Amino acid sequence: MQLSSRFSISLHMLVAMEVFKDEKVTSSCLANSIGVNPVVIRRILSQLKEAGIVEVKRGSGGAKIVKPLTEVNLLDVYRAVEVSPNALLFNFHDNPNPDCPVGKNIHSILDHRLVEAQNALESQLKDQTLADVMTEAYEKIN
Amino acid sequence: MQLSSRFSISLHMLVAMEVFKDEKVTSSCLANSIGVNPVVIRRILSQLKEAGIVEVKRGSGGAKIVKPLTEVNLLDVYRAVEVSPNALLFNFHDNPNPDCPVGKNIHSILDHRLVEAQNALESQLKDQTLADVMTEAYEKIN
DNA sequence: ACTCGATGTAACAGTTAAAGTTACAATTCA
DNA sequence: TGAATTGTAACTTTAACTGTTACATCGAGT
Repeated sequence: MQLSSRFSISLHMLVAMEVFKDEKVTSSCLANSIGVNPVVIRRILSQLKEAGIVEVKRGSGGAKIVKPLTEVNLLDVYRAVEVSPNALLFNFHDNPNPDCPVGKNIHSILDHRLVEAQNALESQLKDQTLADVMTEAYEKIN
Repeated sequence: MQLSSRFSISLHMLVAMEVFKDEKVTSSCLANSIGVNPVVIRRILSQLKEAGIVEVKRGSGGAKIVKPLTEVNLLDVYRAVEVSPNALLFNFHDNPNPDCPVGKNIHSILDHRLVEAQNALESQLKDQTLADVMTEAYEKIN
């Protein structure tokens, strides 16, 4: 099972917002670059806004990044749109049998292991900032 | 978005198979400990069997682990039931616009970053073996 | 004040994958 | 042979993502 495409879409959005920061970046223009419906873009913009990463102007339109690129890492984006803080990456079966010695203890045996794996993923995301991504983006684009 | 519960179910199954290895461990008895339908168990057993981790006896019934516990790590299990080798954890949007400078380059900018994050998760899983899990399981159960 | 272009969101449909369930042929062994 | 079990197909249910339409609301310029 795969995670959603919201994370890659978000990063694409942020790169485009930065590359085209001197123009008005609307949800339609992002949708055009990304190849999805503008409403999908607006929904994700709303999550990134919630996280304090972007600002969207109503009426006249346009979205832009409002935090310094060095201060936004990929974990911030991931948490805004994919797995929120305190949420678990791995689903755990709901009804282990408390009358079975294994069922009774399975959470205490596994929970921390699943969390550690999740932490490994998240730490790696935390080490990459939007500034890093933009540096590479400008190299590739030019 | 969360991954499926197949991973936690698989680990629960393997712990139970080991704890009850002197008895006949059928899909119904696993289903009873885990709290899911026996067919769900058989489907997962079939994936673990495919991966060479377990053997299931037809007719008379019963499943058991066939590899040394020190030689099965959590990544083996994860790959058997959740994200197969070569598959990507993060979904990537299908149609970035090749006529947009960002859309044209987004894969080369992001792909390796997503893979690195996935690798971090998988490396961490690789460091834990079933033997480790069983050591803790016996501690907790007794 | 009006209008135009854009956002925010609700509502619903389509799609996909997981998980539940039933059913039954095939298998093993007493 | 018969009972228990596996393997698997088929279908249903559920949940989440994604696509789409629609429309109220907003902001800025005329």
